Amino acid sequence: MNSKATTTILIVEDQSLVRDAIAMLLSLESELTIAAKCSNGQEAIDYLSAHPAPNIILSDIEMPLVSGLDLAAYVTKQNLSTKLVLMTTFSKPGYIKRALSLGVKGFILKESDSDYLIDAIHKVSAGEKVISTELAIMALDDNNPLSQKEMAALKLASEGLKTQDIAQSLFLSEGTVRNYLSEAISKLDATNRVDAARIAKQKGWL
Amino acid sequence: MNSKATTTILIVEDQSLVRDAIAMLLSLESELTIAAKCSNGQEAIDYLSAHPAPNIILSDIEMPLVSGLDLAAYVTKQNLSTKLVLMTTFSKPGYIKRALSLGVKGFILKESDSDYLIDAIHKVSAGEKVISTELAIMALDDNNPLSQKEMAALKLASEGLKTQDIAQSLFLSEGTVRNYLSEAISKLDATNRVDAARIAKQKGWL
DNA sequence: AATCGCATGTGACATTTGTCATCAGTTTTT
DNA sequence: AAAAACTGATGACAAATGTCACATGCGATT
Repeated sequence: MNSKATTTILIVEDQSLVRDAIAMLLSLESELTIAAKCSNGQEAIDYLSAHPAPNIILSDIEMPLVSGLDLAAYVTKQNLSTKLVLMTTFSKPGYIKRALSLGVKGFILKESDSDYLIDAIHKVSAGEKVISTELAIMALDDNNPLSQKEMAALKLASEGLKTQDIAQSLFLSEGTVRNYLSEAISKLDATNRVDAARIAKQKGWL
Repeated sequence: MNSKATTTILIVEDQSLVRDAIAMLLSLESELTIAAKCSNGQEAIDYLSAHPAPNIILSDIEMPLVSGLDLAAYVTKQNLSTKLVLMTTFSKPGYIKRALSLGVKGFILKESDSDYLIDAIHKVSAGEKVISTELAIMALDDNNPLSQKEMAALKLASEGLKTQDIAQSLFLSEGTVRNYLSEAISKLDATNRVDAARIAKQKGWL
């Protein structure tokens, strides 16, 4: 047994400048130890399958290949003891509900300052859940009115696919796709599919 | 005169977690001094108009209100002696040409590691220009084929505005706008305006 | 002055998109 | 079991979008 209790942390963030800087910041705390640094969710999963689980994983949400939410899904599925803290950007509160249902323990805004992060890690380590107040508030009036299909159609539409292609991707008829998009447009008070996609994305629903 | 030569740095970055972390990272270098930290370009401009110019400004490009490019424009316009180093993301090489024409001295990928950043700051401080190799290469085959008007129209289209609204914004006729968009779609090998906007954005042309 | 090139505009047309009423199965509720 | 709600599909129609050929005007070139 160690003479001193220390909390091990795995940092997952795709921008290495940011990753290194945050690691440096945390390593200055005497009771925190950086177990490893990964540049995306896949690397993190690879790491976790080959090493003992760290106490905490501090991960960005938006990453190529495997996102922070995907990573959260993996951790709960594997039943790891690791506590997950996700970092996100102010403009995307929509992630939070999905994250909470995946058992994420902390939700930090990249807009919050470094003291807050360190404090949050301590609290999560002690068993608390931490969610930035602004995020909690935004998440509350964040009633995503879109159905699964509507979101799927909207997402594809935002990538420039035309109705016919969307229909093929979703195994639906062209008319049905237009119905879904029309519904989405109306629900979001948008003027067309592009506008609707923009609104939904900004809320983090896509 | 100081007994020791030190380089003063102004850090401009909208995500305070990242801002704090980078500041911490740089402050560990004995010959670097953090003059101040700002959360967007406007704050930086306010700071510059009230304080002596720092040796170097290290700024993110994508920020609300006043971007890193806007800040670069301000610095050259005011003829400040400050050297500007911009940070950007891998996926957006299109910024680099605009930045270079604004006299920016350094261009760093957030994907590069912290040693590279520190090295780059030293070099810029010594009078060199520094550009991440990957960015330089990408910038070379980055021939934006779009005209000003085409970009403007595309940008508005990507925000969900309909042809008529775009025409009003640009003081053009509806038909002309459709011509521009049609041209842009064809130039970018896109299937429609959404697709074209997506391609252009990803290259950093919007 | 004649010519060229460019930016802008027009009109015509086919295609795509958005809206709506309605319908047929299926599942859920009562 | 009857009613209601849900999902996916149709067809019809208006509006928006994409394409193209051609006109106009204006500054630069010769």
